[in-house]
Amino acid sequence: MLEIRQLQVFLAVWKKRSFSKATQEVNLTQPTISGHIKSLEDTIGTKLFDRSGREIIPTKAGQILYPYAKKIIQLQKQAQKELSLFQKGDQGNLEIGGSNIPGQYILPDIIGKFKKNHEKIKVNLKVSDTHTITEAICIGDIELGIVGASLNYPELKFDKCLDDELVLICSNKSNPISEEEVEIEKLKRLPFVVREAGSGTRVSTEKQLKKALGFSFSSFNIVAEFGSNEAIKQAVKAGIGCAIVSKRSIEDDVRFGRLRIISIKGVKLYREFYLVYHNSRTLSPLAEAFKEFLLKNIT
Amino acid sequence: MLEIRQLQVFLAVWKKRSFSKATQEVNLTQPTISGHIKSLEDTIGTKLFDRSGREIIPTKAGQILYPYAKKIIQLQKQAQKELSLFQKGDQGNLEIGGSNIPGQYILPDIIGKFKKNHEKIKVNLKVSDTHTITEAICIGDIELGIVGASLNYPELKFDKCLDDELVLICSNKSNPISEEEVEIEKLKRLPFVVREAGSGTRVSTEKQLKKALGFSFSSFNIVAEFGSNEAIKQAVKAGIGCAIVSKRSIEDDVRFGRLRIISIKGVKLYREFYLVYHNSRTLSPLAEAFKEFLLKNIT
DNA sequence: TAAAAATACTCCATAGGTATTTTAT
DNA sequence: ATAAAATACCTATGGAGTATTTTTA
Repeated sequence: MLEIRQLQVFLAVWKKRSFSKATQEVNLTQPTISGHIKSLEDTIGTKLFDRSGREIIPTKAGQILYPYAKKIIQLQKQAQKELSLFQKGDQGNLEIGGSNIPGQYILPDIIGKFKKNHEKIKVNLKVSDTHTITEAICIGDIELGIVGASLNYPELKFDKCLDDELVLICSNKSNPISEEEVEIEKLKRLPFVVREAGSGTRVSTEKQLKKALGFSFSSFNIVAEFGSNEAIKQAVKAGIGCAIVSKRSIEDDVRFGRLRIISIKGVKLYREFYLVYHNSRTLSPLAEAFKEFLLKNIT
Repeated sequence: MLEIRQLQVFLAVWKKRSFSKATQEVNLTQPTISGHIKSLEDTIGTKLFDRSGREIIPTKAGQILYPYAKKIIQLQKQAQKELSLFQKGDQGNLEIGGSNIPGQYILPDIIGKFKKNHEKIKVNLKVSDTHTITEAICIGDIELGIVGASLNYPELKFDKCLDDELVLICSNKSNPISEEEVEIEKLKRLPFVVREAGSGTRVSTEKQLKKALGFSFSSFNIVAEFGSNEAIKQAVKAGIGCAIVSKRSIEDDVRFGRLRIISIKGVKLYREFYLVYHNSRTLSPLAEAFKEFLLKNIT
């Protein structure tokens, strides 16, 4: 077997055309150099250098070996370098995902900040529903995700990572509510735009409503069901009705006066988001770094 | 340092997705496999495989390492293979040389026979004067040579390898000699075509003549001096005169009746050829094989 | 419970060293 | 005579083994 160390010594001798000078290149003593060359020559079966006194000249066999040795050592170095960069987490691909709210309103911001400290990385953010993201982690397509529900996957870990307030919104122009605060009972009479049945957001919102109010959408006046949070926002802006949505998703719209938040008297609704990852697979250093960053910088 | 053995083990585990099955690939025991992977992981600083019970899954770091490992091992194998082929002497370049007579009339034949046993080799035959060939061996341009004189190079070895008979020739048609055999004294009166002064062949022929006859070209009737043996042959065929040349160089011409050999009464002239090579450099196995072959098959 | 990986340990080969001899200029 | 390579010999690291324990499906 041609050993890495021996090839390194071989290259050092090749470069210096001297056993004793090769010493400096590889930090070994001269007899050790002799030994390595000898054992290389033994495994190969021919002399690699002709040494008659001062003159060290590669033989034909040495000339054949040289390009291979060079390439092997170069690859070995490169592998170590790439691994160590990867290790430090400042290189590579960060493959993560988010369900709709986190994917659209939370992660983009955090990723932006994270990239300032990790300029050379490439980020791949998958945005889909909680179930799809969760599956992607199982398969190994992505390493981390933030999703809206903790599902029952034994091989995954769901860490609660932030609360999101759910708020009642209506259009700023034409809307069925004049006051800043409504009574719980009045909710039942308001026209509502909601997510489609079966969506994760719909399910968790209903759960929160039932917990906080004792009743849910089934008692509401539902005028439309839409397939995305953005669609709902557009509908509300158009005055079709009210909605209960993530506060994070309407911050800009409130600031610019396009939507209005109405308090529900005596009630605050929250929903939780979860950081998901595989519980037995090692996170790449980059993903690990992102996870730490996220937990520190999430608000 | 990434060791070759460790990379081999890494590839085996990668392929089999199992530590215990990797056993078959590399002929090591399972704990040894564990150990190698562990020490690889230690030098790199990350896990290369996630192992949770039965499932062995490469980590990101493992995926980074894989192509490098593959390439390194492949190169290492290839190097060994090429060296071993080279070693057997049935692959590679044979770089040899010959001075004019051996280069033109002796070596081509021997090379032809040698190639029958070594089909894959490439032969590079340099034909030039003795001095140039000798220099080429010193420099390392060629490994072996056959030349017409033993020069005083301390770093070279000149082994006498064959005798060549020098014969008197004349044209078969028009020629100044009618008999099959001439008296020594008659030589002085014959018209002679000779090699140019200073040529190795001229020098050694003169030496042989003086030794055998007591006199040399200076006593002859020289009608022309030509720069090559072939030119001399053409001149003789054209009836310009006689010549003394290597018997080997005119065998075909005699067989086909274009030239005639005349004996010189009571005298046989010989000249010697030498196998030259560097005395401290290792001959490539191919050159070594050729040298052996040549010494056995030369006649 | 069974199969696979990890651990503990023992042993030996060999990489590495120092001291010395040989070789060649 | 000197500088460099080879040799001899010692030490210790670590690679390879066996036996055993731990882990997980």
